[in-house]
Amino acid sequence: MADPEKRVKTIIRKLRDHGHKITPQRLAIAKIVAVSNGHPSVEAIYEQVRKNFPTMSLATVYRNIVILKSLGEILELGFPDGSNRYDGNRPFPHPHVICVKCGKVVDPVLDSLDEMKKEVAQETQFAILTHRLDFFGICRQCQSLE
Amino acid sequence: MADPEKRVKTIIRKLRDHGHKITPQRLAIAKIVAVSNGHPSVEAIYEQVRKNFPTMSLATVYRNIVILKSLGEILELGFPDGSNRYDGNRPFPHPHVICVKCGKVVDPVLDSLDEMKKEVAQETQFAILTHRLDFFGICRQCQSLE
DNA sequence: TTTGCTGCAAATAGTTTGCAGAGAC
DNA sequence: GTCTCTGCAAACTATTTGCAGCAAA
Repeated sequence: MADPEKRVKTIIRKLRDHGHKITPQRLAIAKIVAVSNGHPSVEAIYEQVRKNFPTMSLATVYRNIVILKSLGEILELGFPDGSNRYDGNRPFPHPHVICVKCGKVVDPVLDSLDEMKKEVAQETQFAILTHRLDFFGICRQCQSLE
Repeated sequence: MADPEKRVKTIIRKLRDHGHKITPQRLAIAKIVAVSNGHPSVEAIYEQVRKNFPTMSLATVYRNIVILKSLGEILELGFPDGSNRYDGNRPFPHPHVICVKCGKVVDPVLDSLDEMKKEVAQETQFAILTHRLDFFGICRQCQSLE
């Protein structure tokens, strides 16, 4: 995992550079997504920030996520069931392994993906811009609970 | 692409076997997703069926999609922007290449995916159940229009 | 004849937006 | 002091559900 401290600084700088003010709420959100422990959902971010800002509104979380996405500082993982999870620690496309029991999200190392991208570009004649790769399964802990 | 005729028959049989009645509307929907030309959205299926059934309701499309999903006869491709596309021709996980300009969806051939699955299972200790792989880019036609 | 199916309209859930006051710079 | 941000509530959109009549088997 990238150093969360550095990630926060990078995000703050990017925000400033683009004329966004650094409000306490925004800073709190930035800090949470920079760690991105467990790839939190909007709801999870909201609950987390509310510990320090009880009046925080969900709308504020959404608005800041929109900004962070537009700056490329957060990766949105939308799932077909409507749930969204966020990764502000590694805000670039990378594979995920998701436990369908407990919702845990793990980042595997997969070098062969770049090669695959080239293959696909060659075969389909598309100019590939980005990608999304998720594996769904059951994590070690949940397996032993069965 | 699998033979759409066969796919329709398979779907009809599966529906019957599970006690679902074969209504004209249901049959029409089955036929459309069995071809799945271009991986249609709910809206696209709706528009298509309405040509022959002008009183058709969107709710009916949704209800039948739910059934087809539960029978494993249709693959749902949900995207973060909220759009859903369906593939009733190859209703099992397979990679997709999506044009971000025109929305076209192509199925590339990618043998190396199975190998990758094993690698991930080994590395993360997850029992992998399924996966999802999408490449986003610009198709040949849209490239030449720029 | 018996169920399940359809169309309609209302309900729902997640996300976005308008507005007025608060706050960063 | 200016201009963006926030909190609230209302609006929106895609999907789901309750209900009464209709139709497949």
